[in-house]
Parts: sequence; C-alpha cells; structure tokens
Amino acid sequence: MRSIHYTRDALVEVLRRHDINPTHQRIEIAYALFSRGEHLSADQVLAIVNDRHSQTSKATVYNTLNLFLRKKLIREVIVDPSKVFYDPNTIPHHHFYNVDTGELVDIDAAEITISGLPQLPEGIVTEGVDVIVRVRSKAE
Amino acid sequence: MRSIHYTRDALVEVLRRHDINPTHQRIEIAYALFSRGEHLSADQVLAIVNDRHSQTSKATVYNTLNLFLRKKLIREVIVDPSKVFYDPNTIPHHHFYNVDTGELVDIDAAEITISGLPQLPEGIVTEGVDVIVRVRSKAE
DNA sequence: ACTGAAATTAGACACAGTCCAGATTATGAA
DNA sequence: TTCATAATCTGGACTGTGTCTAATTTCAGT
Ligand SMILES: [Mn+2]
Ligand SMILES: [Mn+2]
Ligand SMILES: [Zn+2]
Ligand SMILES: [Zn+2]
Repeated sequence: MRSIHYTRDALVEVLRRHDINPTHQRIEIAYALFSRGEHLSADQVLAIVNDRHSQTSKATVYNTLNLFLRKKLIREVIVDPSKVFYDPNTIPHHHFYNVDTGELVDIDAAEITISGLPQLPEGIVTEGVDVIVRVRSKAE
Repeated sequence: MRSIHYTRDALVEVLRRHDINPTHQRIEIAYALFSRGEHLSADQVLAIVNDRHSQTSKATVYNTLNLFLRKKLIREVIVDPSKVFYDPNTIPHHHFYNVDTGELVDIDAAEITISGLPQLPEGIVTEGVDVIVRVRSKAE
C-alpha cells in the first residue's frame, strides 16, 4: 500500500470498482488519501484538496468521505475524542496512537494474535476488532 | 464493581482517597457513575444528576469528569465519533461495542491475551491497550 | 442543444465540549 | 460569630466537528 504510486487515472479505476462515480472532487479526495497513505482528518483532507487553487466545499469533503466509507474504499479510526481519522488502508490492521503527538501508526493484524475473547451472545455478529495501543513520548 | 452498593458516604471516602475535595456536585456525579456501574456520556451524567431537582451546570459536569479522569478515578472510552463515554471501572478491561444500539459491555482484560505486538521505538512508552470488538445485531 | 438525475455548494444549523468573568460556597483565623 | 480568602460553581458566550438544506452546477443520455 505504502509503495504503490497512485496516479489519478489509477484511482478512477479504483473508484469505479467500488461503484463510485469518479467526479473531479472525488478523485482529488481519493488522491489526497491514497497518494500519501496517511491517516487524515476531514479537516486535513479539505486543506490538502484546496491547497493549490481548486475548490472543493466542506460539505463535499464530508459527503465523499462518508461515501467512501459506505463503499468500503476507506475505513475510519476512532481514537481521538475530537475528530475522526480516515484510513486508506482497508487491510485488517491495528494502531499505535501517540497521545502526545497525535501520530497514528499501523500495526499489521497478521503480526498479532488475540485469544480468549468471550463468546458472542446469540444474534450478535462481529463487525471488526480494533486494537489501539496508546503510547506517549517518554518522560512524564 | 458491579455488586458494590455505593453510598454517598462511601463515595466521599473514595473521592478523598483520590485527592478530590468532595463537594455536593462531585458526590452526585460520582454517585451517578458508580451506583450504576455503567458507561455514561457527559450528557447522560448531566441528565441523571439533574433528574429530580438539584442544579448542576454543564460546565461543572465537564470540569468534574475531567478532574475524575486526571485523578484516575474513572477512565474514558472512545468508540463513538460523536461523544466520549466515561467508565467507572478502572480495572484494565476491554469492550464490546454494539454499533447498532450503542451498547457498551466490558470484557475482563484477564480473560484475553494479545501477543505479537511490535516493539516500541526508543523513547516511547505504552500508556494502555484498548481492544474494541465492534458488533452488530445480526441481520444486515 | 435539451432534459432529468446526480453531484456540488454556501451557509445555516446541531451539538459536544471549552472558556470566562462574576456569583456562591467553604475554610479557618481572629 | 465575623471577616477574608481560596476553591468551586455558574450562565452563557464561544469553538470546532460534522450535518442538513435549498439552490446551483455538472453530467449522461437523447
Ligand atoms: Mn475495498
Ligand atoms: Mn483509582
Ligand atoms: Zn491505519
Ligand atoms: Zn468499561
């Protein structure tokens, strides 16, 4: 994921494969996320996309991020009480979260094993398991 | 935790042991959390505390919850992008989170084992590990 | 071109949470 | 008691994220 060089043309195909009509704004938003491969807040996406000159509204950024989520093109990471992070990496993985710096780093799910999870009650089904390792820069 | 019958007098002692001056409002807020042993949002705490007649302001509820957090009398659970939940259970544990109902259920940390977590970089120290099992009521 | 559907937009709005300056309450010395 | 002082609480303004809406723009198909 980190190594792929996403072109806008390649992203148009990715969007199509996820049943998303590839408009200008959607391509730019996808490009912001996938070309960097970073966890970004909606605010950051808005800033990146409007950095040069273009013109994408806040409403469209939110609409598009929620559309991408619904279509499972990206996932959300909930670690900060004040904002959601959007993650272009949809391969199952977990996170280090540095509560001092706000830095968010992936942990491959294949590396770790979780055992002993209690049985789910009848009629309940697992959606996913999130492991968040909260870390601090040493020195309290 | 679930079985203890907290009286307000007992809570005064708990507050004192955590270096918290036990005021009326703080006792009521602690009572809301500990007598129920449930995960509550600030909004829910405000509603409970003001249910009968008393008068505790929103500012005080937030100030007090943050004070309780700082003194490690309670912990916060971040699973919902729109609000924080406050948890009177400070024994290490994890959570089931029903994304349909919003229900939050504890999982004893002693029951589960997580292995294979990568080494932390130099100068970084773990603050805690949160496991969130997101579940849905069956039928999509 | 013309038309309807899809997408985008500005700005109003909702709501969690913070901040502040003034009022209230607790503490405790005189 | 009385008074001074510090601690706490309060209403209400404010901030930041995220949603909603009605009007406009863009797009696809004819
Ligand atoms: Mn996908
Ligand atoms: Mn404690
Ligand atoms: Zn990630
Ligand atoms: Zn809990």
